[in-house]
Amino acid sequence: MSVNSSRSTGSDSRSRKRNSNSLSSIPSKSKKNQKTLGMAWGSNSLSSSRSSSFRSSPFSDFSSYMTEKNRKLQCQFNAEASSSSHSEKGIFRGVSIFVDGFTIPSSQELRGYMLKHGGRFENYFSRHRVTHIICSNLPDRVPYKLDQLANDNPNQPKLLDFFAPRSTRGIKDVSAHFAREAKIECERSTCYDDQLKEAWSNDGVELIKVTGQCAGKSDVPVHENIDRESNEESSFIASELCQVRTAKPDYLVREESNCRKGIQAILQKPSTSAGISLQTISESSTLSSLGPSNQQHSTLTDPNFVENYFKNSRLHFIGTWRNRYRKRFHSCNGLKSTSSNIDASSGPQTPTVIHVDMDCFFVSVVVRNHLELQDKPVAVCHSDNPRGTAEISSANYPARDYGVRAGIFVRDAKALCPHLVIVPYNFEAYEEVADQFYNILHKHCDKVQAVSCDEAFLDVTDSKEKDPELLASTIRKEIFETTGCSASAGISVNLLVARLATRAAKPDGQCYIPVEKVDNYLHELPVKALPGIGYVLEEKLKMLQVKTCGQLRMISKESLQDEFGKKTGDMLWNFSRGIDHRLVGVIQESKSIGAEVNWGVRFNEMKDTQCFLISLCKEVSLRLQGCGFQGRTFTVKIKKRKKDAAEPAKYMGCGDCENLSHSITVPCATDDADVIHRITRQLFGYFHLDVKEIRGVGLQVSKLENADPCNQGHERKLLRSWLTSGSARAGEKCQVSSTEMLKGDGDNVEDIVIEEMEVHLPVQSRFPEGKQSTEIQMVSTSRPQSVDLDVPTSSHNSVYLMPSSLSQVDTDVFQQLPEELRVDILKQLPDHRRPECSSDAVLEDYKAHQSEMKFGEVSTNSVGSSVTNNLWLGKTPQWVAKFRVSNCSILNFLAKMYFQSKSTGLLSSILQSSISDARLVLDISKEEWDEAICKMTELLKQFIDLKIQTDIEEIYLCFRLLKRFSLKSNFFLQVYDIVFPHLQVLFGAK
DNA sequence: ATCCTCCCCTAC
DNA sequence: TAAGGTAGGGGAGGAT
Ligand SMILES: Nc1ccn([C@H]2C[C@H](O)[C@@H](COP(=O)(O)OP(=O)(O)OP(=O)(O)O)O2)c(=O)n1
Ligand SMILES: [Mg+2]
Ligand SMILES: [Mg+2]
Repeated sequence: MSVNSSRSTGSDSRSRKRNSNSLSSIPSKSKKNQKTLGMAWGSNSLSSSRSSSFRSSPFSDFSSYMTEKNRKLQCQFNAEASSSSHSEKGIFRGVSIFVDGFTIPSSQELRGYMLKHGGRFENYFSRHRVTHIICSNLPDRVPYKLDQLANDNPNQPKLLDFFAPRSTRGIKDVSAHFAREAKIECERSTCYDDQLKEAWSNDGVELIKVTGQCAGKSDVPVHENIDRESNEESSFIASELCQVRTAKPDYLVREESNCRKGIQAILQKPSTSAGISLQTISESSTLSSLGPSNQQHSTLTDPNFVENYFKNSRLHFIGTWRNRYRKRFHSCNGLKSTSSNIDASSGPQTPTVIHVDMDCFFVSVVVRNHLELQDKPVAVCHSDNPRGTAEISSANYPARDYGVRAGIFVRDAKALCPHLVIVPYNFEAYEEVADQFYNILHKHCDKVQAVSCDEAFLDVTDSKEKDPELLASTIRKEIFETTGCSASAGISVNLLVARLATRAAKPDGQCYIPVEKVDNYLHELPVKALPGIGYVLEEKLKMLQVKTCGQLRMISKESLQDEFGKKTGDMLWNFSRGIDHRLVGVIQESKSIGAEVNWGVRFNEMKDTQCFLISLCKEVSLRLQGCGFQGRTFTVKIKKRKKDAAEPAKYMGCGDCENLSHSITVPCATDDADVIHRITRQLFGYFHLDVKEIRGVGLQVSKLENADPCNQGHERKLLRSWLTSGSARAGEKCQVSSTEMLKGDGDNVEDIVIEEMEVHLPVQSRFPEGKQSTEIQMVSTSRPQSVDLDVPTSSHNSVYLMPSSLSQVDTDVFQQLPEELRVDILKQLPDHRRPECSSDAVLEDYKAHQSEMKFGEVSTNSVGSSVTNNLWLGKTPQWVAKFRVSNCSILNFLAKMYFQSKSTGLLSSILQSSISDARLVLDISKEEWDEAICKMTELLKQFIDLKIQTDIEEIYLCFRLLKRFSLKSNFFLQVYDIVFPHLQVLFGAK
């Protein structure tokens, strides 16, 4: 292949600026073989100017390197320890800890404690130096069993033996274990919660609860021996507590003081009698009051589900990383973007882009402290259950040789590779490495485009360093030295090819694809390898007999655009040729902020959803506030179990779902959790779902505005200016389509025409329970061809157009009847029952036909109320359009009637006489005018008060109405000033 | 043409 | 047991 791909950072043959070390160059290794540590070090030391103490002599083998490294780390530790004040007693004197894997507090914090209180901290395990191992999980297949549990297998050495002098150990060749850094014999894997359980329930081991109360609660931890009687349950509780204790994910709180919540088990070497304070976790302690709960992971059982879930979600971690980066590297990026590289100053320079990506990021970060795992297949996962459905987050390259990939179930991974070692997540460490990674990138380049926590583009077109390959290897070396994790780099003329080059370079390599080789490189490349082509596009292309980029090039741009749409077609055409016009640039402002949960979501009743929705709204509100944004458009997304979907394959997963969404746009941006909750509740109602079917819920906010404090006063102005602005868009107008059900000339009962109009969704879904609506009859003296409703489709149900003689039919009942039955009913009704008939007469007539109509009983109240409360607008109408409309929309409706001068109803007469134009026209008195204003204001207040409880959208409609009126008069501006306090409550405006 | 809503797709 | 999120791009179809 014509691609220049150099696998080792040191193998670059170009002259080196910084260091012409005398070391012989390291031979490149084949992609399949993992580099050895010695080699990694050797290539590292090549150009390192910092690690001067080691530069002179590369280490012949791993152990001498480790010895030296440990010595150096200890020197650093001692230096720090002696420089830090010793005002505190050395309570950790004699204690030397090794932190294994993810812990709370983090290993760095524990290091701090040790430093401060006279203890020692070991970066690498040594049974000679380490007195305490601190870990969340005991490794699986530790070749030692705890004393009390050893009965079942007398041949297995006891855990105590692990620390005991070699002579007392009842196992041969134990030294082999320690030769491998005393790491676990990894026959299977290293992450077993139940092993931890066993360990904790055992009294040969002491547990330390690092309570770390913040400032307030004092108690110095108490030391006891663990209760011999303590059973598995209590230790299990402890383990649960460990999980739920911290409020935020630790990668979010690492900057907070070192007083922190969270407990941690410390596995103590029993022979050591350190002056260390321990607290027993026993049944008698408060912990047991929690009781054993075996279902901490569904929305039904855990009131803190959202919080706990996000704390443990890897996808949440990588999904939210971008916003944390925005904050941390706020000012680190140079000026805007890169259009500068096409300006005249530097001439028509070919752009150069470097793409850097950490190798198997999550695995590398955990494995760097377990070097003996380096060449073993390792994956990061929550669970090691060989039948489990936990997902693999990242797999190292040896594991990938077995087919283990990110995203597959752990059971499949174990089937592919039974020896796969599973290591737990360490989000804090990922965060830290990502920071170091970006610090290095920003140091070497001022045009950095962050892609993710382990990946970025650099525009090095104008870089001082003229050799991009050398720059890339310098950066990679520095990344490895700083983080202990390797990165790969791709170098080419644009983002697309640079990214492809990185893939070719992995692992731990770099690859330059010069512009003239792009064509050739892409020709055989499968289309799926192009970023932007995923599963669906790949399948669609497969149908067109396209598998490689070369084949994709055979299709004309026009055909691609026809098939996939304009932009997607362009993308396919360009990418298959290695063309990419995107520029390296800083991340733009966010356009939306949201949170969703599609795992463990189970509800039985409506009330089960309340707490969950509130948590979600709070979460979103906090994120908005955290970014300094407020939003106007709110979208609720629901995953609803598909009709015949089987149980999800994944434990607590969402399975096969329909995705539904609804949105509302409000006039005033908000970040207030309460307001968002009201909006969300309303949106939630739109779906009108059986909550048992819900498998996922999300809330997204868009139309973001800056939440500057100075905007608060502005808000009112905005609203007011919105109200007064002349460029009003008409309110949501609903063109009504009609479906003829019966034909006729309108005079004969036999020929009655009933038209069902505008039915996009079943009525049920339009009117979720509790939504306030009123039946409306819109009357006219001639038969309308269509009815315009100034009401959004979500605020009214089907419209029935009928002769006024039928106007008493209860539409809600009516529309549930089968069509033939409706026809029958209508045929049997007397014709032309005039609305000017008394309600009694109407009722009588109605009752007379009731049995034939086969309706349920209709009470006097029902019919009476229908006459008196509904807006009975016509005098002698012949045609009635009937439908239900949510209350506030009635105002809107009336407005229309008013402007069309078709209404003589009571409310509209108030409106009429209330409008100043009208006052002039009607020449009403000042008193009448004031009274009308009062009435109108009352009315609006009522609506608004009502809606504050339930219906945000309706308020918005009020505003649209107001706005439209305000075009005609200033009356509603006055009203606006009066009702503004209500709006403050509603929209959280200041 | 340009916007909006309700989706789907993609990447990490 | 297990933690299937997040945000941007874009298309279809309808309203303006
Ligand atoms: N489906 C996925 C994809 C990624 N990640 C996480 C774990 C990865 O370590 C990290 C970075 O993603 P990459 O695509 O860069 O994958 P790796 O860094 O693991 O491997 P590679 O060497 O291919 O970059 O994001 C994840 O949890 N789930
Ligand atoms: Mg990576
Ligand atoms: Mg990556």
